[in-house]
Amino acid sequence: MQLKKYTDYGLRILMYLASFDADDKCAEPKLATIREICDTFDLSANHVNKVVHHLGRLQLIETRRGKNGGFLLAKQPEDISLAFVIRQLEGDEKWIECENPYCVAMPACELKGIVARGKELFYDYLSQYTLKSLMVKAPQLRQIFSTAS
Amino acid sequence: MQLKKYTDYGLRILMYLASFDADDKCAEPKLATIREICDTFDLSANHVNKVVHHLGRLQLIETRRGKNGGFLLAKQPEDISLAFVIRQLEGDEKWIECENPYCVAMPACELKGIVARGKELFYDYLSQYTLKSLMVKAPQLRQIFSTAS
DNA sequence: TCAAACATACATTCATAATGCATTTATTAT
DNA sequence: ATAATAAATGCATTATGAATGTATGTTTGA
Repeated sequence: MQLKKYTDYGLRILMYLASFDADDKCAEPKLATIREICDTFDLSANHVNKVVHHLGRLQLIETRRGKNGGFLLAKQPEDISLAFVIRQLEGDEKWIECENPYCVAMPACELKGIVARGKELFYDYLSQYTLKSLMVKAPQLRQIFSTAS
Repeated sequence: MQLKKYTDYGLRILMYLASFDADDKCAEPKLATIREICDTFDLSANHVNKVVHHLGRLQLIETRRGKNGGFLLAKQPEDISLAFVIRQLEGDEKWIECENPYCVAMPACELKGIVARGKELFYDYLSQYTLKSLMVKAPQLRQIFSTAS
């Protein structure tokens, strides 16, 4: 019972982008690259590659191919819900499985509903927060990210 | 992000025991055996073996070795919290991991706290329910269990 | 047209949950 | 006492899926 690293990496990437976004609203926004993310967080390029692609498909970031390409947030940090990000990256599966292997108790089982509602509570709670909520220490984050690599 | 089958099996076992417990308060309580559980739910004896042992160590069930041995609930169903059972069987690990691989953002990261609180909310919710909450359809469960295998 | 950057597909490794197997220990009926 | 039964324990194996690695394609700007 733990979030996948995949999801974790996705959140790190978004935090990275948001920290620069908070920097300067007027200037042409900085593009990040996969290489840059990997250097900063010391992660595998391939895995980051996939997560970035996924974030792009989710329209959370805008990706640009080619020379001087890269990616940036596609929306304002306050419009990116943590619940959405985690649900999508994590995959929205049931937290308890009655079918595999099949449980004979299923027709009379109260458990699956209870766990399902608990899961929804978790996501409801997360939906109070956005990427902006993670930016309360943006200057410190920027400092960390610029020093790292 | 899913409960382990191990945890699931543990809950099934407890439900099985509780369904009989609800049956007849006065009679010497029926003992279940691992074999019986395996037959009923069509599970591997070895895995069930381990879960039963674990439930015993947690003092949720009382196990008896030897001929005519088996196990039964060690407390009333209303005193067995689903939050406790799941937390224990699942292992009480963090839902997000900052150390592996280490995340440079950690000193300025709001995320870990948010996820941790969400996790606690999940368990707080579960702590409203006990094994007794799973017995609202006890007669039907008994019927299922007696027919199965 | 070259180089940089993401896109995509497939293969491989790794972690760990899920099983399997064998043996030991405790208990009780005979 | 002894045999049978049931949990306890330890170790080995398999299965699953996440996490990586490798390779190549595609787009784009200089």
